Amino acid sequence: MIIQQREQGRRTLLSAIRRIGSVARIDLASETDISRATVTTITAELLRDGLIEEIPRDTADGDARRGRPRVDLKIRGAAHLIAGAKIGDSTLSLVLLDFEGVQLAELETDLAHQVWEADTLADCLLHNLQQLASKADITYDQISGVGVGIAGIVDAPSGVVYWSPSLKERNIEFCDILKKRLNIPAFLDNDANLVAVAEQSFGEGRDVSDFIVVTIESGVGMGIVIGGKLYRGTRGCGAEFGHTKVQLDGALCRCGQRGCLEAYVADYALLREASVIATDDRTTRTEERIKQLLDAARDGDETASNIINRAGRMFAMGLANLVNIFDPQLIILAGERMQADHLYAEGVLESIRSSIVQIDKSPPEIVIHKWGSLMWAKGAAAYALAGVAEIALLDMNEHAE
Amino acid sequence: MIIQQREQGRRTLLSAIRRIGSVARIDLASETDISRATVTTITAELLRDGLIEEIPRDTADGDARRGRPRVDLKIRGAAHLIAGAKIGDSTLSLVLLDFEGVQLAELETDLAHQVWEADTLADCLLHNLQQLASKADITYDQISGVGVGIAGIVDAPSGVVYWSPSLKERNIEFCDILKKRLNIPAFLDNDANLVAVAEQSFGEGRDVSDFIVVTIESGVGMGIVIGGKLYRGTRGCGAEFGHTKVQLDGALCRCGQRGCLEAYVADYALLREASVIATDDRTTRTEERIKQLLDAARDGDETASNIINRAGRMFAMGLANLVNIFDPQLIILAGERMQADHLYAEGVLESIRSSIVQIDKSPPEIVIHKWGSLMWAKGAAAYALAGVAEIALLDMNEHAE
DNA sequence: TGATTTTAATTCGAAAATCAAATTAAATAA
DNA sequence: TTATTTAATTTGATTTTCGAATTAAAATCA
Repeated sequence: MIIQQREQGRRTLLSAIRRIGSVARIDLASETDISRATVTTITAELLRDGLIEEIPRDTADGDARRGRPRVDLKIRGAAHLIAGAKIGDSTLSLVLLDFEGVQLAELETDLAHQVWEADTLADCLLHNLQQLASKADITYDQISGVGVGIAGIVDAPSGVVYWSPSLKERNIEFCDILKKRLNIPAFLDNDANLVAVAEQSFGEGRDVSDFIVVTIESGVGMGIVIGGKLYRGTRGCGAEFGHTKVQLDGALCRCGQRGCLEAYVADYALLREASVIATDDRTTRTEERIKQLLDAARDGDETASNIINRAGRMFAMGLANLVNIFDPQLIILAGERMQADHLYAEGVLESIRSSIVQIDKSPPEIVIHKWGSLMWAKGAAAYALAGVAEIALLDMNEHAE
Repeated sequence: MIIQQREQGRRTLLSAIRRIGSVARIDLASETDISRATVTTITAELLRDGLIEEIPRDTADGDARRGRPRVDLKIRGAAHLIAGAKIGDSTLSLVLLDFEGVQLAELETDLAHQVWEADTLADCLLHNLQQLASKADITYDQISGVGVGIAGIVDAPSGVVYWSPSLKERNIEFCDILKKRLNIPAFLDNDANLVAVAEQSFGEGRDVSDFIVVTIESGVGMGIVIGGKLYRGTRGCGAEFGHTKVQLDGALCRCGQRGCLEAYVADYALLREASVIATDDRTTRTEERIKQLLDAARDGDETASNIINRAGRMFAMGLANLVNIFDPQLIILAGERMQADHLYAEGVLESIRSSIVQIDKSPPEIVIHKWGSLMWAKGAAAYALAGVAEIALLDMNEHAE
């Protein structure tokens, strides 16, 4: 019942160590404004519980300073194993990280279905997590927690999936199902949010407190980080960038509404228009058709250029609106597919800059960050990692001696 | 140098008392999870410093409970006097509040200019604050702080006005100028942000942690509250709802860009279109012309209806985008002018609801909150009030005995 | 090589803050 | 008037943090 005040200090120090990477006690003290005495006390507890470890002095260092040498502390990777999963259209991506965030194993498999019963999907996930474990030479029950990213509308705090292209039913308490089936702590969120977590943990957002991540996959997703925290909206359906309207009574979107950004920039939107071009062969598969369209545009085909350009301008408009509303420090355009290249072209970025409210201060930075499909899974793992760290800290209150 | 931990408790209790209004110590304890012993200790300090006061038992109460009666605590209004000012196009609105938020006096005067030198404006403000003081039978130096709201792009933390329709120059450190000239703590912010503060303190946002306020004056403004805190963006130019784009290469806006929401819904935008109607008399003044346009639309004039309807649909589109991005609990459409009525019509609200991402959960509430011009000033005062309370709490650390 | 200097980390005693339990205060009910 | 009930305060113990003193571990100097 007693509120452990010590908890505060432990949290501050553990996250400072994670943020800095490897740091001596005396620097921790100045960094966190906690006295050296208390830093010693608290880090001793964290060491005892195995959450951090001392780094053996680097003998061959040239720093030749007088006095007692600093002893660096870092997160102890072996403290916990964390898995992350991204449930995609047709593939399942998995990674295994240690408590330090180091990747120990990865796994990518084709999925049997695109749309699943919740229970079956949980079974599939369990099976592949076990595969992942054996690939990393550990047993499944050594995994302390798993993060799962799924497309759709997810209320992370309650673990409810209101809708997902991967699930047959709506309004599923999918996180509960996962926890029961997987038998370990599970953390579920929208996949775009997890990209934001990935960028915050491993990517471009490491030292930025307010940023926005935009992802382009089959749809357009967004994650918002405000004050160093993921902002999820109150019902779990915020950050629906792809369904912001860029044209009154505009093009028809998959969601049934008109004028959504997605209805101008997504694959299916481009192909809908491409179908009027004579050379477009509607029997080839999506990716190939997109490639042909882009090639045609690059080769100067007017109609193709027109299609691509409009997509770019719509995208720029939507993004400029985000800037005008949020005024973030940084915008990360993240993606794994080359298809998004035309949206990340310099002309588009310039168009964004010219559409935001102008003041005598440099505009937000826009960076393009390309990565493979595993980044989604790594974001999921990073999300779980935070959850597991939280559990570990709370545990320390219980068995304090 | 010692970090006073007590400060945390004082802050928690003071804000709990402010939030609840009048509350017994035992309820404070359960509300804040601070023990009864500590509540007694801390409230004794707050009483000693005059920030709160005990409410004399209501003798004629029918609550006839056994036992020692509760003694309610409340904020002590007399602790501080706070002024708030809104610098408008042509008028200056001032209010004087006590520390409890009770209004003691108000003042509204015509301004000599629309566009000012910063120093002259500060002089004008000083003069009128002195008038306000005398109106309330107090001396100017009894005022503990003043909040000032100004239209334009303001970076509140630094006190810099990047641009304002009320100031001749750009990039003015206006808050510093105010502090020096007024000789009391001054707090400056964008006027739309202060409406958000007003709603949070006195209005519809009192018990809501995530909401958006949209205001329509001559331009379109917005304030964002996330997690109970005003979100200002990183450079101070976020929340520029009026300059979000609703049409690619659309109507020309005052800001020089095209397709801004403001260019469709502001007075000048409506009149630009109205000028093509035969009956429109361009020599009459703005307000009268707007009224005639709205009347014509109501009487079935097709062109007039068309103008008004488009404005409403654009407004709905912009607002739906806000919902899709933020997913707030509540949207407050705030305004003092009847002119905005057509934008707050049921048809427009319905259009918003149908343009947001649909899930099996009720959509965010939209409320319309009309108020007089003083609400702006009250918001400014509420902002200053928080600042003064903060100063008072920090002071307690200094002269602790 | 051994003493000195320098810097980091730890230990120790004091001060501060919080809490549970005991006590006191102030009312109603019997 | 006395017992009962509930709120608020006081008390003593515990926890937590800190500054200062001490110890530890290195480089430098004599």
